[in-house]
Amino acid sequence: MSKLVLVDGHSILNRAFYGVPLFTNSEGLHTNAVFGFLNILFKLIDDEKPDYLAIAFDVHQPTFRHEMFKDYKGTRKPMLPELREQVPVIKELLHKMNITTIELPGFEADDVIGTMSKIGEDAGMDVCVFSGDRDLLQLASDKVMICIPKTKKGQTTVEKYKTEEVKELYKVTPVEFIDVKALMGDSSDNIPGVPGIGEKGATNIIEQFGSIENAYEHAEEISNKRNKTALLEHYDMAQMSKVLATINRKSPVETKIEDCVFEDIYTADALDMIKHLEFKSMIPRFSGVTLENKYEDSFVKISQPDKAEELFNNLKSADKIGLYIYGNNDITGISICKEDDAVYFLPVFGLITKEYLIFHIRDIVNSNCIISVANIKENNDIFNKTILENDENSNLFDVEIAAYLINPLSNTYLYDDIARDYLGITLPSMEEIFPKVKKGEVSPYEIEENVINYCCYNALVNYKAYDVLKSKLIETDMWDVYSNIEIPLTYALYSMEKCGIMIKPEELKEYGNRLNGDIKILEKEIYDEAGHDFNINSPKQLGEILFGEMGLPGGKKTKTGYSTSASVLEKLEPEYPFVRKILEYRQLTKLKSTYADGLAVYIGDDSRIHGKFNQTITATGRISSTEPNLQNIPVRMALGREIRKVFVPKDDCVFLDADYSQIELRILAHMSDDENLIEAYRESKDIHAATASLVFHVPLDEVTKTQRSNAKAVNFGIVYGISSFGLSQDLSISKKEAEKYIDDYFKSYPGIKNYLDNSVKEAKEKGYSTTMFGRRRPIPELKAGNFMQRQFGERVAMNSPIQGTAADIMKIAMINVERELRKNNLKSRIVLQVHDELLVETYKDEISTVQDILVKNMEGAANLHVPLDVDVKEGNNWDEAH
DNA sequence: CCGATCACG
DNA sequence: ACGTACGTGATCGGC
Repeated sequence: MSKLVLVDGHSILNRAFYGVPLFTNSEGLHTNAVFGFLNILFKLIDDEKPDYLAIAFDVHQPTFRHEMFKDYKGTRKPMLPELREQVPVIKELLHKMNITTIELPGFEADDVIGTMSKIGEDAGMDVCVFSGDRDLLQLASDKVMICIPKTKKGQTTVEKYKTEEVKELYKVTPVEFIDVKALMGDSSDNIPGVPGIGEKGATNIIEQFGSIENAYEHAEEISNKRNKTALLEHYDMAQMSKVLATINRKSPVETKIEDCVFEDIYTADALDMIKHLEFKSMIPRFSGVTLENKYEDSFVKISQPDKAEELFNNLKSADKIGLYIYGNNDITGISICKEDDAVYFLPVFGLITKEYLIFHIRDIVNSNCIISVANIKENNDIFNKTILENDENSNLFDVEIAAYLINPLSNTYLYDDIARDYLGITLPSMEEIFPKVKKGEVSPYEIEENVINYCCYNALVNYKAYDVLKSKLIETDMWDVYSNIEIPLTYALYSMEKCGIMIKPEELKEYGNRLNGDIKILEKEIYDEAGHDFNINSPKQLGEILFGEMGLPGGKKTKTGYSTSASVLEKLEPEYPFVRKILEYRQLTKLKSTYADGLAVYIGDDSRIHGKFNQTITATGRISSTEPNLQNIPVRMALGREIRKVFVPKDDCVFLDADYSQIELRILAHMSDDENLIEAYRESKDIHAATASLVFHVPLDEVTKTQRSNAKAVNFGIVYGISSFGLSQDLSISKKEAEKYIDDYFKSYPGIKNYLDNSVKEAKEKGYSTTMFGRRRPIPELKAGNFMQRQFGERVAMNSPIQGTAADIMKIAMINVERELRKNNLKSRIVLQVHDELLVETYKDEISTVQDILVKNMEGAANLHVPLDVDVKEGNNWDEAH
């Protein structure tokens, strides 16, 4: 059966325009809507495979179904110039693609589509109608499907409606839907509707009577009194609205369905235009031969031992290869790229054993050949390198780390991302190579051709990206950060992950049980207070109970309802002591689910947790911790801190915990060169008290507790990129007072004010900020038109050099500690890093040596104008040592 | 799959 | 007039 697809051109273009961020080609022509339109069009073509395709456009924008109602009420918003200029562009492109467009003077695109769909339906065709809004739902039938594309997070999904789906959603048939719309009205379509009848009422009436006319005749039976009088009083209005709402299915369209044959759309003319528009990712589609196939043709599978032997022999003379190792924990195959058009896949099979492949990989690792891979840390079980063998001459290159340094804001650094961003080529993503399994089909991961392509793309990109990424690192002055910090660090992180940290599982379990008892008690007390059971963990339900049923005051916030955050509840606590129970309940359930239960899942057979330490996540250069997050284990509250007692050293060991004292403020002192702050640190003053003394103009020994803690909050605020509002929130004071604090702070430390202003200025000029060691963070927000975003960018510009430099210093310290431990053949190991803290599982006979190593390397990691102060403590669990 | 909440630095 | 402190990750409920 043949299929006819009809598209509402303006409505899709409109949707594309608002769904895709504004951008232009190099001539300054806006192209985002055209781009989005094409993406929807391609999805439509791939999914529906039309035999006939036509795209209908309104002749004028805005247009109205009936001239006489033109000025009925208001007018449509005029089209933005950025969108208007794209209308002729898409029409020209469609013309070049041999796609039929229809414009009918005096009629809307809706009418054209209504007419064409009727003709197609009557001819027994399957019809699909694509539109950005729901106006066309009345056309739905068992043969006509209305499709509404939605762009979410770059992915377009399509909602599809036939008769059944319309009934399900609106409780009326598509034809009845006209009457619903006529009753309720639609301001965007200038349909007045009946005043007093809304969506609910309209649906009820039509559900019961089937049409406006029938409802009018049986008006006495309308149960809702308001609706009844409204309909009787405004029946003329309802009838007029119905005329307006009805799509004309007999308009004088001259185009015949046969004129809309869908074929030969990827023409040479269209390709030229795509190039002119600079839609690089679409070029493959238009040039007929896809780039993918070009590469896939050069992927070679090697499964014969003699061929494998020959390949490895050949590699002895190579000076650079791209490598990809396939398999989760167990290697099941590898890909090697040694030239642009020579990519090999070697599955583990027969005589080509895992051991054989590992042997040869290590052989290359130990040669001078550069091996470009995507994640050294994840593959180091095979490379088997330690930090001692890795300096700036390392022959292992990590494209993921390189790409992260160049743009730390990206979410993923997968082969297709790198190919797109640095090689200018579009490759199929992992999801495209391994599409979601359909029921009863063989898993795409078991189809060897998919696996070969996936592995070879990885190896190919690793190979080709090496030169580009290395030049970029050198260009951006980040080669030092890359080779002296990140690459050695990756081995330190590998060592930490491999080592893991020991947990006492029984004690963790007991802790969980203890919490559970208390939770049950609190739960009951809360239900009693509320009068009934509900889900305390649901902010929605909790909000309704507190502010609705129980009538607690104020408390409005957030889009979805009442805010029930701790800061809101704490304000209520003095007057309503019962909310304390909610806060306690929250605390306990958090501890139970995230920590007691959450951590238990990760304990391995060796009684240790081997969490991941991620190197390519944060914008500032910090390390992140996942599966589980070991960097947010409770410490501030006594009950939470208990958890740290189950983190223990193994036999014959203790924990040494070393942390930097106020590293960020010291970095601020150094970078700003502020005399007062530097002097305070050089004289080992209590820095918060010293700040209080300066800001509040009191002698150092007369600073009160409150003054000191306020000054501490200001110090934090400065590091975060101070704002008077933020500070006022933190200290629960007025914005005015906060402003005064900040003002006085800057008067006390003029060097800091100067430095922060300069940080912002420099970041604005360059588009990024830089740490002491040259690490960069782009700040696109500084160029934003939106005031708030720009303000955010300014705070980021103040904070990231500080936070980033602290991260750099800690990384350097870790590298040097790790090196010295290994160089001296010590068995003690770093097990955790928590931003300014290192936890070392230390053998008892190595305690004093390790302590010295920690202090020396952490304090000596950077040479600042103020001393770096490190505090080391010893303990038999993490709590004791901290 | 997103937003709210809360744990850490 | 707006509506905000910087950087993370896990869990939960609800759409």
